[in-house]
Amino acid sequence: MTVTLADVAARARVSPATVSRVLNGNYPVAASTRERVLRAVDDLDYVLNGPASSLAAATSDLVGILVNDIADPFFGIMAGAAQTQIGGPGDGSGRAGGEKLAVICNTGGSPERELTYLTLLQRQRAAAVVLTGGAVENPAHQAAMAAKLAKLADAGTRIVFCGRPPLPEGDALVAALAFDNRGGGRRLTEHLISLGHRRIGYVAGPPERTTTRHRLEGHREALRAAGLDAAPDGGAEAGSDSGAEAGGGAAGSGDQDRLTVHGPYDRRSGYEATLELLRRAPDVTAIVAANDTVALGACAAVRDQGMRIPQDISVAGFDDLPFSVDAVPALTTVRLPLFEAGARAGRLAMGKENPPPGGIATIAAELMIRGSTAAPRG
Amino acid sequence: MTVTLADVAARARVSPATVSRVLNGNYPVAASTRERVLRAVDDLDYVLNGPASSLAAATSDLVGILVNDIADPFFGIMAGAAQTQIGGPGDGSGRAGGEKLAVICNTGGSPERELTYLTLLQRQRAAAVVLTGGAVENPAHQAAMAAKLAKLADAGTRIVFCGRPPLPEGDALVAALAFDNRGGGRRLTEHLISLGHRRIGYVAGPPERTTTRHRLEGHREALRAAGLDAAPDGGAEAGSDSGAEAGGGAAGSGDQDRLTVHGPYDRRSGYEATLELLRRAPDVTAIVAANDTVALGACAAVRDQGMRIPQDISVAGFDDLPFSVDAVPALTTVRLPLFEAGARAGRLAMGKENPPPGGIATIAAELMIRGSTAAPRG
DNA sequence: CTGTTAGCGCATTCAG
DNA sequence: CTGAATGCGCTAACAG
Repeated sequence: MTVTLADVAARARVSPATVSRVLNGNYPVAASTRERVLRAVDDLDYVLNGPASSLAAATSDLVGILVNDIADPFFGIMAGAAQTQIGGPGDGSGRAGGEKLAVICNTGGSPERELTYLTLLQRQRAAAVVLTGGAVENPAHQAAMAAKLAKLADAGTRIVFCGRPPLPEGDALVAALAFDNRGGGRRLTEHLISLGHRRIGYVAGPPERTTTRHRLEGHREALRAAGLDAAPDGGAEAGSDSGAEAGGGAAGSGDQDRLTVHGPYDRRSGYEATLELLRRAPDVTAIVAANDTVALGACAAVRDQGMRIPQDISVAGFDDLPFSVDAVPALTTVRLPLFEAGARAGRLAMGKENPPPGGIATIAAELMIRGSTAAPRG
Repeated sequence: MTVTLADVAARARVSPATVSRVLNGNYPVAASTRERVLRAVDDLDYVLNGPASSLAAATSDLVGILVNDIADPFFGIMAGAAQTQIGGPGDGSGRAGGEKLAVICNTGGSPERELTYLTLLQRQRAAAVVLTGGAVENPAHQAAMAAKLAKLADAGTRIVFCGRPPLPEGDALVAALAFDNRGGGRRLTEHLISLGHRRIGYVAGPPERTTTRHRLEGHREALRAAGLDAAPDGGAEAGSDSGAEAGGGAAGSGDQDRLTVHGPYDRRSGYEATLELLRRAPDVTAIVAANDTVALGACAAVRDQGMRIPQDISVAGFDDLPFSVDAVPALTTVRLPLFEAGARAGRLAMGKENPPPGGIATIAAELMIRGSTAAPRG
């Protein structure tokens, strides 16, 4: 019923081995023979059997791209960019040549699912795996990840991190593209301070995430450098509506804890966390959000409280997603070159580009000053 | 070096077949035996060889989800939702049980890449394929797609459409979830007309796309019903900056053509097409955009021209993406239940849900009236 | 309920 | 440059 390589061989009057050779193109074959074989392939409408091929070759043409939340353009942009480098432009025939199958796996931010997908990819003998976005900083999970990745690398799977710092015990087997979240966070807060803000609220992402921690650390570095981390009062711990907890970051003084609310990286969380923040500290003049999506929620909350942006309160985001420039007022944020980073990760996964020296490259984050931040009143 | 099923069998003192049976769980096995096997699996840290398994079983656990643009939340939400139904929640062990590998393939809206991905999926003997979003209405491509899908279905791959109408010559082999784009478009324009608008511009998506055509048809239906499709002048054909062409829709009168500008489904296109529209017809009092992303660009253009929304011009979108409610003013749009549709498509792909009667279900679109539309001045 | 036996379709040694 | 033979690791009949 289904046409096999042998059928093609018969029709082209060559051996199966020869057909295999022209299809894989990594072996000398006479031009005339190749011609004949390709014609037979088209005539018969032959499609290679991937599993059989992978079984024999002990490797597949699958490349996995893990993301935390594919509904978030932050990940969509990186994943899409990576795919452009992996899937190949196609030859316009739809016949599928040597290109790999770049597939996106949505972990939903769950450590378990992350591990499960890695196992699934290991099972498929994936050629490479790209891990995007922040990692969960849980010792048990980190150990499990390290073990799993080691096994994958061992089986010949190339490992690339994109927008994620390398594992603490990370070996040189992986290439890592890390965003300068700390530097970006610092410069953003420095900008607010230079504008004259002294009480700055922070709507952070979920705890136990590298991205969350680094951005928050940058924020606090800036505060400390400006001498704004003193604790006028001994603010008590408190949780936001979304079940988050006050930041327990290394640098947090009591007051800073009070000015920090954690929550998921989504709009709703930004909204609720901001209300909580305004309740706790009605005198904040600026709010820094974990990312642009959260910032949008923060803006809505600020407005619903009857305050104007930036006249009454400045709001800033992070990432510079496409919609951020269209917010009203346009969002001050930190631009991350998501597309470029994703594309580079894709190339690294394909072995089309050499890993950075030391295996890790830091991607610069650029401050984008726009209308949502201004000097405080008075 | 790499541990195989036979190794597990030896350690568990059973036959390879038995191990296979407990792993696949679709065959009776004594509890004690299963226990022993599972322990051996864990002890040996065994991971099934996917290709070998797929080869022997003549089917894989891969499910492909095709999207036009994964950086667009419209697709991200559907794809993510589908994956929740396919990937399985995991058993918390990261061991990967019977779950499928749901993978997202980003076609970038290119017909060639769509076909290529389908071939790649066919090569992998995918268990199912979910095609999301609008289709390209090009006869040659449609024929190629029909042929390819027929072959896939023939090989046992389940085909599901999500947010895309079934192919003209579509057989009953596929289940289709189609959005009511036409009805949504009609109600949206009816809403504007009821507000008193008479000159309504339309920033359409790319031509040759079902989604584009259906939404535009709905728009024109509403105009016609209100007697607004007359052609006061014989507007000449004209293209937008983004290389788009004036709508050649079936119902387009000369004037309507002049009030319609096509372009890609992105923010920039919305911006430029709107400028073009305002140049062509400075007297429009409302602009309907192909989707929310385009609407955001339209809003920016309107503002950059010194006009206010909705006082000077009303703007409406389509899809009701998460950010739309946060636009200022909040965007009037048509809500599509993207998550629910994606999840249902995922279930259909898994065979966990029965196909709708006739194989095709229409998903209702709900008008969301918000601040960006109001009665025209005067 | 469990073991035995055959391939699944292809990539690769080796010869020629 | 090409053909013949071998086995990748697993599942699916069959028996028992």
